[in-house]
Amino acid sequence: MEGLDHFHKIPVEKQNKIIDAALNAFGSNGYKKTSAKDIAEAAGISKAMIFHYFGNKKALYLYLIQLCGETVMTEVSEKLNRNNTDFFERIRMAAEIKFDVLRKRPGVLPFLSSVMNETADEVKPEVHAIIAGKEASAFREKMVFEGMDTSKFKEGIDPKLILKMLIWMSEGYFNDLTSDADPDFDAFYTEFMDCLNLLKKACYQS
Amino acid sequence: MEGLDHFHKIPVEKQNKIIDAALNAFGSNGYKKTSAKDIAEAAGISKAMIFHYFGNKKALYLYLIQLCGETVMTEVSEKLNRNNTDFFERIRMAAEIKFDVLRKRPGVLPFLSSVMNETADEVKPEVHAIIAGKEASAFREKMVFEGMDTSKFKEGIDPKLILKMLIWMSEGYFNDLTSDADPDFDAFYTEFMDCLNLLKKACYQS
DNA sequence: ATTGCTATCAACCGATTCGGTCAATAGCAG
DNA sequence: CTGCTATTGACCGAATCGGTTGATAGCAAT
Repeated sequence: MEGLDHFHKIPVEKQNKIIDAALNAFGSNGYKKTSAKDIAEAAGISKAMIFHYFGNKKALYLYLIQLCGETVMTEVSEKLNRNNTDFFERIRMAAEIKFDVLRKRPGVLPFLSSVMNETADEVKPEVHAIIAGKEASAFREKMVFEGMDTSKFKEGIDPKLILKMLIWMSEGYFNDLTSDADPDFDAFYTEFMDCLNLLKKACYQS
Repeated sequence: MEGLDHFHKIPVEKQNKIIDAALNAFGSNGYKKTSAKDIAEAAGISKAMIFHYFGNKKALYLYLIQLCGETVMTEVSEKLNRNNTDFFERIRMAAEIKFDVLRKRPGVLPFLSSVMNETADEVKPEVHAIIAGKEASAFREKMVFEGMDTSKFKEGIDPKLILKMLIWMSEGYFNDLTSDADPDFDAFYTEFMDCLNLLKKACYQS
């Protein structure tokens, strides 16, 4: 019997605790500086179980990448409606996707961003292969912002600048969310949407 | 002769390279996960020099905290004009301070933020003592946003929300700056100021 | 009660890395 | 050449690394 079979047979709650612990650890310290002990302690299990479930450190790391990829992909394909070309509606959809991923698995996005910068020789080839494979879909992510309808903007207001503002804003709002120990997702969400509406009112022709 | 004397006698360029290397290393991996080897390699010197200059790892860490504290404090006392109560002018000043600190020493702000979350037993008491000591000035930092004149806002626009937006924005813009390997400070700065002006135009009564 | 099975972990393994030291060297001023 | 200082590679014992394993604890079926 293989390790991952064992893993998937334990209670889902416990699975999630282990996955979250691993995502947080790898996400904040990178591959090399994250030890199996770190993860085990954060997950409340013994170090031996990590190897029992996943075989070795590298296998766990690659499993997490695959899992996160699926998580994000699923959310995007469920929630993204490309038919709606309205500027602020597209932004709202993108934010909602990010928000839902965060709610499901707070560790996913920091982890994925750390994967992108990973330099450890032991996983570099695999990681770069995966990234290259997803390059097409990363390109599609940019497509979220293409073909947007910017005709409703007031004169003298540059939609590109507004877009940049919103990207910065969402990064910051996302930072606050992840750095908070026990974030109130709903409060953050409402606040962000308020900002979006305010900006829309300020930018669109009345 | 003490270590720090040696350190301050080497060329300033070299000093800066070592300090930047140390700030980056500690800032991204925390106290425990940062090794003297990491810093030495990033600074292009031998590990032994680290101990020759600073004595031990903890002394280096505390020296960096003090240095960063001074850097920020100097900048704030030079650039912050509390007499100007205009909302956007205060924001602009705060951004300019942050921007100048970043230009001088890109590693300072990530380092300080990592210091705030430091949990390593070896430095926790000292760090918490320093933080407690600076609490008064952290309070003053919040004062930047107090006593602001919000009378010029259009009706129906909440200044508090705008403030939150701007804080998020500056966090995101700052993220982009620090994650970029060789950031174009001036371009970022101009862009951010454009955003600020745009928002001002949208929020103030015409 | 006993058996067999499985999930779990403390203890352990050799290898590596840790913080820190030191003797040796290289470079330079006199 | 001579001394002096800056710098380092090699080294230290201790800690930690990724990974293994023998023992144990709990439990289901007989």
